[in-house]
Amino acid sequence: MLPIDRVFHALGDPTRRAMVEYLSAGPLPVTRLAEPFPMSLAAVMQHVRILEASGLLKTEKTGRVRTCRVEPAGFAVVDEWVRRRRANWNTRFDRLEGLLRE
Amino acid sequence: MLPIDRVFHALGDPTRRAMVEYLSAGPLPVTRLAEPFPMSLAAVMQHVRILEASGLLKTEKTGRVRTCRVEPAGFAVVDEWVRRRRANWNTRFDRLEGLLRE
DNA sequence: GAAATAGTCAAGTAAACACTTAAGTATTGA
DNA sequence: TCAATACTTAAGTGTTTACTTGACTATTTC
Repeated sequence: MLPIDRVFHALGDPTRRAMVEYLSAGPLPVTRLAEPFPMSLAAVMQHVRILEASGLLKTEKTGRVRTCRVEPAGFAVVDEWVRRRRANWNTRFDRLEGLLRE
Repeated sequence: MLPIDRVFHALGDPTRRAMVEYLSAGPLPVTRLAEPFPMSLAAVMQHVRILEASGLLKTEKTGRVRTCRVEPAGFAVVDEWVRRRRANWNTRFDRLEGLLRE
């Protein structure tokens, strides 16, 4: 699975997006991050792992506490993809292109 | 399902993202759009419907041909979400915030 | 050192998802 | 008008996903 696939897949789930939103306000331990979510800690951890694997989050364990923080670089992937699409449809003359494609 | 959920869910699938990429170069009929994908037309149509429901695409049927085109407004949703996250983590002093949150 | 805390691991489950095939409709071209 | 084209609809299928529960480990705290 490509990195970009992992990022978009990770953000495709509303729970994970909400987690990113919570963490955008600052780092939190898993247990604190889990508080607003009506699910088990184990489930939250599974989401955290997916977000981490995608590069949107980084986690670090000190003692028994694992702290999660947002990784800005992960978002650049999304940003750049959108930017590229826009570059495409802005840089051409719709009418002409449409005709040429037939 | 919220509009933003629909957009991110739609982009969470690699096939659908690829379709958006193809259509970024200009509008195409469903059959033409389907060409590069190793799956049935029916499957492609299902993806098109999901993309359309999310607001990333618009389609128009003239005669027996349904033409698909990218809808720039759909991407603004993604863009703005990323922008908001960034606004959060840029507008604060990480150290201080981290301490205050305990 | 015993009990509470914070996370980890593994196995299971129900629902959602990405397809398929097959039959059907509307439009176009010869 | 007949056949080909371009979808459309519906029903079915295997896989992935988002969870659960329960048992376990490591770290603090009292």
